[in-house]
Amino acid sequence: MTQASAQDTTGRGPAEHAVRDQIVEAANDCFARYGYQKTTVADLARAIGFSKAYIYRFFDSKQAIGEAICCERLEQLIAEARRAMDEGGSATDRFRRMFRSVTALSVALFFEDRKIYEVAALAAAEQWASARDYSATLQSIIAEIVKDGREKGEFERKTPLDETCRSIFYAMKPFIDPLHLERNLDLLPEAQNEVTSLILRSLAP
Amino acid sequence: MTQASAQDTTGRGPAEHAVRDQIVEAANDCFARYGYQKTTVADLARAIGFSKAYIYRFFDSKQAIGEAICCERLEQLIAEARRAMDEGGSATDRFRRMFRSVTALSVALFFEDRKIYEVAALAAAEQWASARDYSATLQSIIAEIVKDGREKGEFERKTPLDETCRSIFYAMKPFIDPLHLERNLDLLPEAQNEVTSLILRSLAP
DNA sequence: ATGGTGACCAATGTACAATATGGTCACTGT
DNA sequence: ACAGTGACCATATTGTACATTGGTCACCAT
Repeated sequence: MTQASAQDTTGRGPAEHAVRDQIVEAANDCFARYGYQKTTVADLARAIGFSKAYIYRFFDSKQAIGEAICCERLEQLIAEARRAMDEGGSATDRFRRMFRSVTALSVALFFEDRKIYEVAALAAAEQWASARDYSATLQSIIAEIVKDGREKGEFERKTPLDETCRSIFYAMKPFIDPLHLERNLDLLPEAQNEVTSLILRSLAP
Repeated sequence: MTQASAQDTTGRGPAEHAVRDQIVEAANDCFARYGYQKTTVADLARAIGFSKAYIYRFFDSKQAIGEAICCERLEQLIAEARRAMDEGGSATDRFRRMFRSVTALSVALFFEDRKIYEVAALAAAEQWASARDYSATLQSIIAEIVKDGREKGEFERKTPLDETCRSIFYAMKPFIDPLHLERNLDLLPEAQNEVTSLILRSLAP
């Protein structure tokens, strides 16, 4: 009975394996330095001292490797956002913190690790699984906050929960989707604050 | 005393001139058939039977011609949206109609005249004057509706008018900005309706 | 089974010369 | 002053021969 997690998108072969980690590490380095397009699978192979073919024992494709490092970063980002959010008291406050930190962290990635940001943008543009997961996670975080706010009586309760969450997500999109965000950098931070307020007004009981 | 309209972005030379119109007409044809990039200024010249140099008596650049035809379409689109909107009664209704028709017309352009849509997308991506005008006009339409709704007591009056309008505009962006819209086609029409409702909830008194 | 590879293929990308394109200007005719 | 143009230039853009790249497979070693 092999334990195969459902929809193991990042590759084949054993999920826990030293070489797998080496590949991811090398990919992090190379992608950050030369960009996703310009690093070849052969580069990664050379970096870890194995043959190119061996890499394909662990990953389905180069994109799968991209997904892996993309996932990693996005999960980090979400973890940090969660931390920021958990310092808030009211649901309103938690929403503000969550939204602000997600964009702030994305912008930071954009300026400090642009090559990696580009991988995320690519993932968003081509709808990689990592990007969909990211969206899904964000939506579930929104759901958490909205539920919390509703229970506390801070937010209205008439609109169906899932509709509320989806529409909030869409309204946030210009500031959380990498593709859109990089076109809206000049609007920050005012525009984001204003949209935040709009969303919160829409949640008022 | 020559009457020079402030910031005549579409070109030099006389604004009213038969040849100017011919150029625009030819550009409409060629851009729609072959696309903006693939039609050359020489093509346009040939189409109207004049030399290439003469075209530059009327337009500053090829882009200026693109702007002209882009403006034309966007103005048509706005005119139609206004018509749809004016069939509405309440401010809420007017907003709904306005928003829905703007995206519907944009989507129609996308499917029926894709090459022209691409010009609009290019204008948006490169922030041409025509794109900025379009945004500005939309925002002023939003302002009209919000003012109307406030006077009628349909909408809240606490939030500063310009902030309200800007934030509504940002929330609408995924469905009105050509660049974003074409990535969100699969979400229509539900997502748009949900965002519409969110915006209207945010406007509730 | 697990660990590992070189040789191979179709497709994509690169380098660079040849060509086409956006844009200007001095010029002619009225 | 208005109507119109051919010749010209610097910068794209294209065509194309060539090299890389993503990905597979049969195969060897343990």
